[in-house]
Amino acid sequence: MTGTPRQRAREQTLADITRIGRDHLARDGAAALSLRAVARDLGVVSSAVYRYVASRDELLTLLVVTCYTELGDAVDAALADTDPDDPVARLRALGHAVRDWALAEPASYALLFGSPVPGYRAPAERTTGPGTRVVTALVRIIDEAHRSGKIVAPQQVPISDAVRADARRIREELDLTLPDGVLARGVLVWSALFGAVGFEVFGQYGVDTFADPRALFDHHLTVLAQTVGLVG
Amino acid sequence: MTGTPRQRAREQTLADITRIGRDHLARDGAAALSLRAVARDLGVVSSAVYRYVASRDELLTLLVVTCYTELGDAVDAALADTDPDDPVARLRALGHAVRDWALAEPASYALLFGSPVPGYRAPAERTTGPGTRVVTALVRIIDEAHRSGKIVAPQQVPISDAVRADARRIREELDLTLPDGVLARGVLVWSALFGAVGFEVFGQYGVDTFADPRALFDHHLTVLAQTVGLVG
DNA sequence: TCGATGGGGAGAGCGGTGCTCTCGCTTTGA
DNA sequence: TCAAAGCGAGAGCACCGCTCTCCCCATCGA
Repeated sequence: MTGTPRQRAREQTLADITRIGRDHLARDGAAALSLRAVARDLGVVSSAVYRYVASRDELLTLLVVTCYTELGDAVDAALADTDPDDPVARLRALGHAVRDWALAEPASYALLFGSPVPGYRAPAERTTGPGTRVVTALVRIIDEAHRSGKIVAPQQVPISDAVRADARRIREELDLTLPDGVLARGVLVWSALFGAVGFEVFGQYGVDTFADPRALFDHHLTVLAQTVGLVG
Repeated sequence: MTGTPRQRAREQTLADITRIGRDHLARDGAAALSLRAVARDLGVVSSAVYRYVASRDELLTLLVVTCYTELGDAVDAALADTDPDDPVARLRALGHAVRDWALAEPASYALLFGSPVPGYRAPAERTTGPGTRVVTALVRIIDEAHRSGKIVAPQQVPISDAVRADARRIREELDLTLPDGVLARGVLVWSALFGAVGFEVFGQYGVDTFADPRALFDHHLTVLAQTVGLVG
């Protein structure tokens, strides 16, 4: 209850627009998101919406931030329920949280991790923060496991100087202890995780190829934990 | 030079429409593909295009088939240049072929492996054939390696009965020799491969995170080859 | 208390979209 | 030769993003 009545009304309307946009996103997908349809549901003429949102792209940005935040919250909540000293369990919880959210909100997942919406470029200054929560959580799980000796050095593979330099920078920026090889494998685990989720959400497996996709994904998580050298 | 002049003209026009559609796809993305814009480039009024293509969705399907075929051809060409007895080299060639094609044709990659276009569902009877060429090639590489003893049994992880049943069916359908565990890991390698490519194409890594993405991808391929138990 | 300011909704309008329909012209094939 | 079929043009419908003007009225300073 802060600000003038007019300010509060404005915030309320903006929240309504975001909520209705979220509904339309879930129903029709990001590329079909229509400011005019949002205005109709809001009970207002289309030009009125432009008092609150500069353009369709800005509404998309609002939704991107909302979705990243929701996914990040879902992952954090899942991790809060796990044993802090069991990195494998935490990795599994993170993976299933991402998958569960993606299957519950496929259009939102598509907005964040699918094809870019034509003509729309998410502004980095507003989306990188909430957009990096999952990968940050993932890398922290691996790093904490490494600090407490729960990572066995994986089989050595050649790593180029460029990748080593990137790894060094990432290690410093995020204050990590992971050696280059584990960090590089962590990036693989990250993209593999979203690759598996994306295949399922986007229907790449086909309709009846796997009877229990969750079990398949769970298997993948086990293998990915091995890949990065995690032990119970 | 078969058929009546009218038939040949029709085929030519249809080919022109597909070509122009492909250009627009590369420039603006699938969701922005416009039949009217294609008609303009074709030098014809929009309704005339409907003599050749029933709807925008059918044009999308034409493009999906074209793109799958192109990707499949690219993979086949890359594999033709490798030693048939070196499964690791073949896996790497397949991976780089997919990545190279995806980076060269990001919008086409997005059409095939990104978010579904709103309101559009690819008809399975026309797209599953060309759409399964890559995964078929991948699984054949692994199976041939297994037949010639170039796969070491990976560390055992629990596999659910449902996944084992699916593995058995896939093994029979594709006439494979792979045990359940290797087949399941092959599926992981498949989705991980496209996950890594998708992250790069869709900009999930951020702009300056990795100076040499190809080197990172190459590292991933090495690890993925290990994951499935491939040895030199 | 009065009046200027400015927020905000309504409406018209522009150029774009997918798609349908009708109207003619032309090619085809019996 | 002549009906049938193919095909392009054009008008039209309902939708889209976005801009502009008009006008009401809540807000705020004098």
